[in-house]
Formats: sequence, structure tokens, C-alpha cells
Amino acid sequence: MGLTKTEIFTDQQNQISVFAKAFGHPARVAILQYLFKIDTCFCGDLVKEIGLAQPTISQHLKELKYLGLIKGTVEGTSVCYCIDKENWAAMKEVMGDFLDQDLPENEECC
Amino acid sequence: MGLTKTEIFTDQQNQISVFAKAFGHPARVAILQYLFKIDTCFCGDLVKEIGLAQPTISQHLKELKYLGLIKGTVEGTSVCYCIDKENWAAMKEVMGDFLDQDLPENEECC
DNA sequence: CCTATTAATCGTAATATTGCAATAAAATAA
DNA sequence: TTATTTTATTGCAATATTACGATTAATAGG
Repeated sequence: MGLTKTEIFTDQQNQISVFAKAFGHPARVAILQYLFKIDTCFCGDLVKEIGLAQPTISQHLKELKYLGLIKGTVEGTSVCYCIDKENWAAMKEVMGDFLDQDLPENEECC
Repeated sequence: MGLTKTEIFTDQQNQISVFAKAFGHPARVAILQYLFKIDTCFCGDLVKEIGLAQPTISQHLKELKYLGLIKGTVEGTSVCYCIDKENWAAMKEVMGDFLDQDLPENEECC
């Protein structure tokens, strides 16, 4: 056990949870917010910005890259990171459909 | 180690990650979607709907209740669950601020 | 070539999460 | 009171995640 039973859920439900899990750590939230704030590629030292060890940041970046939310292009000895706009928009649609669900006012409800 | 360093992040970043973590499991996504679909309190057997063991569902419900996303009121031997509309709206605002960040078209970017 | 610089990977320890059997608790019905 | 029904809790095993030291690429500049 300890293993999520993905097979009993819909693709949509699994997709939502995979994206949500990516945002489920403040370091990844901070990385993404920083890339948005910088508003261009960031080819500097993300480790200094966030405050975790370099291997830890690298690991978080890897996850975000794997999901396609960020892109990384080699620029000399450093790597340039930025938000993948298309994939971010696609993710937003999936998450939006889930979050923007609405309930009519129902007075019979608890 | 193995412990998230929440103290180095902002309250907002931690809040986003806590909500995201709640959606980071397909069972919790499924539970929430079902409560939205039912569109009223659900006082039936959520275990049959989702397909996990009763203690597992109970645990997921506990987490969602702890975050305030759902309410549960005792109704005889069973419990009535529904979305907490106010808290859901508050959560949506926090997550929305994060997800709806936008980048202007920047051709100098990678 | 050698030496910095920067980022990725490996290995590992600590903690967290998931899932369920067994059990307990709470309310109803007989 | 004694079942019955429904949900919560406990305890535990399996897996996942987080973090970082040590090491390994990969590139740039002598």
C-alpha cells in the first residue's frame, strides 16, 4: 500500500491531481511565481532566490519540466528557465474547469 | 530531512501549496466533483461512489474537512456532506491569483 | 591541456502519504 | 437491552516525497 490507485479514477481526475501535486510544495510555487515576476527567461541562480540547496532546487525544476510547465534551455554554463506559456494555459483550463464549478444557492442544503 | 521547509516561504506560498496538496490526490478530486454534481448534501455512501475502502475515504474526507472545503453534519447514523461554499470561494481566490498570472508576449524570451 | 563555474545525478536519511484490516463509537430500530 | 447501520479511529505496511552531501557532467576561459 501507500500507492495511489490511479486506475479507478478518470483521466481528468488524475490529470487534475498531477498538476495540483506540482503546486503542492511551496518551493515549486515560489519558483513559478519568480519566473512570472521576472517576466523573461531567468538564467541566474535560482538557488539564491529560493533558499534551498542546489540539488533540491534542481529536483523541483526537474518535476516542473517533466510536467511541461517550464522550459529550460542551456546558455553557456548556466540554464535559462521560463514558463511554458502554452502548457501553462492548457493546465489552467484543466484546473479552471475543476475550481470554477459552482453551486446554485440551495437553501435546502446544510 | 524529508520535511518541507515552510518557514522560508511566504504565507501565501504555503497557503497555495496546502490547498494544492488537497487536490493532489484523485480520490479527493473525485469526492469534491461528486459533491458538486449532486448539487446538495450527500448523505449516502460515498464509499460505493469512489471505490476505495471505507477507512480510506473517511481519511480523505477528514483532510477536506480540516481545510474547510467541505462540511459534514450528522444526520442519524449517517453524515451529510457538502461543499463549504464560502471557503471554496476563498480558496478559489487564492488559487486564482496564482494560476491566472499572465506573461505578455515577449519575443526575446526562449 | 587545466581550472573555474554551473547544473544534473546519485545515494541516502528523514518524514509524509496512501490504503486497509480491525476495532471503536454513535445513532437507530427492534 | 440487543442488534444493526454507518462513520471514525487505530495500527501498521508499503510507497512517495523532501532535502542535501558528494559526485559527476558540461561548458567557458585561460
